[in-house]
Amino acid sequence: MSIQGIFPIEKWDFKSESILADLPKPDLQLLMARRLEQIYKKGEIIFREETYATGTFYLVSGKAKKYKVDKDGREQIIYVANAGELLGFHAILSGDNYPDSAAVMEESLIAFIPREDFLEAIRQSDVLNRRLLKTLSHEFVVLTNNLALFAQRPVRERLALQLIVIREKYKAGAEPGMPVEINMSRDDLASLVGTARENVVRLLSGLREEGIVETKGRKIIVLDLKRLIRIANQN
Amino acid sequence: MSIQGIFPIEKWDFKSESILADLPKPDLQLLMARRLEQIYKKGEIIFREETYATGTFYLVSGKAKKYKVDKDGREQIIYVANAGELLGFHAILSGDNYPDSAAVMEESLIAFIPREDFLEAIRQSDVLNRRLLKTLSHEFVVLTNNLALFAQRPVRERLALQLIVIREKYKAGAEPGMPVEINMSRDDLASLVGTARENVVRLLSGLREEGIVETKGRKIIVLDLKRLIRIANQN
DNA sequence: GGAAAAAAGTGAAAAATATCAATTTTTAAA
DNA sequence: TTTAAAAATTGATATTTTTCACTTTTTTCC
Repeated sequence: MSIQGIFPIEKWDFKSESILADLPKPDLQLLMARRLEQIYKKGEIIFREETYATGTFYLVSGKAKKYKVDKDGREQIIYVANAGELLGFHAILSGDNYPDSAAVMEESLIAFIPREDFLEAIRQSDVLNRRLLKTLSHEFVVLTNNLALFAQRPVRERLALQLIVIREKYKAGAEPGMPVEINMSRDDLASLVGTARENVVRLLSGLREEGIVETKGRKIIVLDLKRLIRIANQN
Repeated sequence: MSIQGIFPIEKWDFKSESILADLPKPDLQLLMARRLEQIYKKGEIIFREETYATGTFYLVSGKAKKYKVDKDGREQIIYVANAGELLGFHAILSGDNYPDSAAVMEESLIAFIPREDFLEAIRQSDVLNRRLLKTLSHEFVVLTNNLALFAQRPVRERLALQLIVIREKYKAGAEPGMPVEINMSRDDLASLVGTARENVVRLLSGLREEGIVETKGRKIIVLDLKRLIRIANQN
């Protein structure tokens, strides 16, 4: 089941095309010359909120979450990044420290690009410049939508919406023809939706009883995307 | 009472320095050549969500709110813009339609800059380019903080925080030495905080009884900024 | 300055969400 | 495999927030 034409995914997810995809050779060369590739194990932290932004991270493969932890230790996931995405570059551009933390959700390969190389590449590359402007302005749109969502919509609606969005990210890794399995802990799902874990569990049970999703252990399979979209209030 | 050193306003408010301030003469000329200045009366709409982005709007004087209206007609204010700020340029950069609506909160003077002029100015001006990258990436930081705020913090905390932020915006227009009067309808305050109007009213009464704020009709004066900051959980 | 309209404020009740204290199931490690 | 640890689930209860119906106050505009 595809989402084309029945759900406005672009309103809710950052553009998945990488900022770096098909960058002119010399520009990419410059950017990648001194990169450092490393494997991160599930759960490992990539960078921590409030620390100095030493560089940006290119997610070659795997999945990572960007999140904030509040004073009470509650975690809020801002967004889940997939292979091909660039992490931690906002701080470099704005001159702030990292505004959020990032951690790997499954084993991932990540290339570190030093701050100076990134800044130099921007100076050199018009294409990269335009890409960044486009990416950032689109992110603004997505964040704006999410802000209104969190501020005003009930948890059930938010859960439905995030299931739709997150499912797209797990699609990438799935066998074609096989159902998409969302493999995310209830805790992560809860902090993505902005609620308590118990609440997510209960709402999922409800969706299961209605035949909208199926669960296999922690894995979630969406059986009826259209009804999920209706719950998300997106038609 | 100033906020310097006791509250991290930059985490919660878009940088107030204008994107256009001190732009090199030729760049500014290009941008402003075909501008159209108009006075908007209180409550007038500047642009509407989902419509084609014909240009960007420079707020010469006054105040405007950017907001979204959801399916149930509930309004969520994303942010309040002050004199000197540029509105509606994200859509032009991202290629989307306007992601939100904008309306004037008090009589304002606004210069309309056509889409093509804005795009041309970006092509020509490196300074404008850098400014936009910096502004957008900082906006990301602010939105991210707000997202976590809305998703996880109780209404009282959010109200305290928004009072602090919004007070800074009303400072600009206030007589030096005089207390800052926040002049915002309870409805707007509620949709800024993401709650029902009645809730705002009740919480304000509470703050009044504790001697933290004073109200004069609709106007709100902060008497004890430090305690407000403590409630906002920012120390 | 006074009447009408709009906005602000109050109280009670309903609904949504969070919290706490378990129990059961799943996963991972020896 | 077995078993210990971690994660998921459930139920009961407390807390927060919303909604509705209404009154009072403030603002607007003749």
